[in-house]
Amino acid sequence: MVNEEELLDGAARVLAGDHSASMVQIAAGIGTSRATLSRRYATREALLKAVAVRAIEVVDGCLAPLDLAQNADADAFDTALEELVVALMPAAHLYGFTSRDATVLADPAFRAGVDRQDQRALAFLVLGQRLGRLRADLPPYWIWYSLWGLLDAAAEGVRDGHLAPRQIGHLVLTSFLSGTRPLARPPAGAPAP
Amino acid sequence: MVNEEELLDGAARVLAGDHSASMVQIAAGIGTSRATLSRRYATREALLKAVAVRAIEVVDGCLAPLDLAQNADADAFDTALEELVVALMPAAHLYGFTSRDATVLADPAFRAGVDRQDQRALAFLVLGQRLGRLRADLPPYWIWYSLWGLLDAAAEGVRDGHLAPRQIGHLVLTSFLSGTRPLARPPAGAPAP
DNA sequence: CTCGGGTGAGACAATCTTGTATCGTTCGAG
DNA sequence: CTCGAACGATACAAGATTGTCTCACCCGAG
Repeated sequence: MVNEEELLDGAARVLAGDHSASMVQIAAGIGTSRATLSRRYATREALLKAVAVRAIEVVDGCLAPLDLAQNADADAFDTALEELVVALMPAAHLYGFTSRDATVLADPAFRAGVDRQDQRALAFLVLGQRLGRLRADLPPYWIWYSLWGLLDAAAEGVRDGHLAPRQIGHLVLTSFLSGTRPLARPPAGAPAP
Repeated sequence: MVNEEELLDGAARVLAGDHSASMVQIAAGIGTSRATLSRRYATREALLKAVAVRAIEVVDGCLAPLDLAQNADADAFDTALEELVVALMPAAHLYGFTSRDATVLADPAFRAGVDRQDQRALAFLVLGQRLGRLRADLPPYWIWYSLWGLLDAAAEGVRDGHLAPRQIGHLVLTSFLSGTRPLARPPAGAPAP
């Protein structure tokens, strides 16, 4: 028997590679049979929603440590942010599929869950802005979305074989925080220091 | 009669919202009938590949101005980079779907086109690294992927209604270049300047 | 050993999607 | 006006997918 988490993760993995994979393809990708899949989840739609629920749960688990009251100083915020990014990394492929499927998107419960998570994350990011650790001139929503964009890009880079799984944690974090512009930039036209 | 570009853009828009949309749904989303759609593209697969070809073409159009020999100085590079990002913005939703669909991904011609574009972009980014305008400690592939991740995140933010279309150009550019960390950052624990 | 739960394989009808064809209509060029 | 190209609507068969069912098998608990 396959563990439920493994099953859902496997389904998410297959679906991430092909959003319209059939039940047969999903079952084959997991290494089980369509009969078992149908016994566990009455409907393909039910399976997709179960994957969505798991995505919500996993991200909730990442967001839980963000106890705002205790992160009132800049150093603690930095640590929490770094841990958040690293924790979110494996959730990227789960969300990458979930947040793009029409079946899932149409589910009010899923939308509510995402909204709740967004608010939670936004509060954390706004705290970072107040602490001076995140740029205050950027909309918190954009900060949150851009982080997911980088996570997604990293997952895609790994899937395409252009990036090594070991390096993407550092890459996402450094790009998210510092961007791709070199830190020391002499004024244009000035002689080299 | 619907212009072919409009038709493909409309199809891409519908497919971006639902990767497994049927021909009926795509036709309805564009505002035409399934009969017309079938007349223009013999197969659903043919339609998807046409969308992919258009995505390639549009991005090629964005990459064309990157005449490397003429961008040998830092200022010209900066200008070209900014123009590239802005030009790529409307292509994000085209690619967002295309690069994730199994039907399209299986097409060798599409993969070859993407590879060619990647090499072209990578050469431009490496030039930026040599000119000192992009961080040399980041893999060029990651710089390229992260830019697409930000473009995709911006498109999603607009689609979700959390970002205004007018602001995403600036947001993507500033996040891409400078990240979300405030520029002036005193060493941790040091007294404020 | 015996038994029962979980499994894989396969059959089956119902439904959806696709590709093709036909009809009448619209609209613009000549 | 006339005509032809393109259109929307509709019907149809072929194929794929889904949900349900049955059957035989494995394997661990008792």
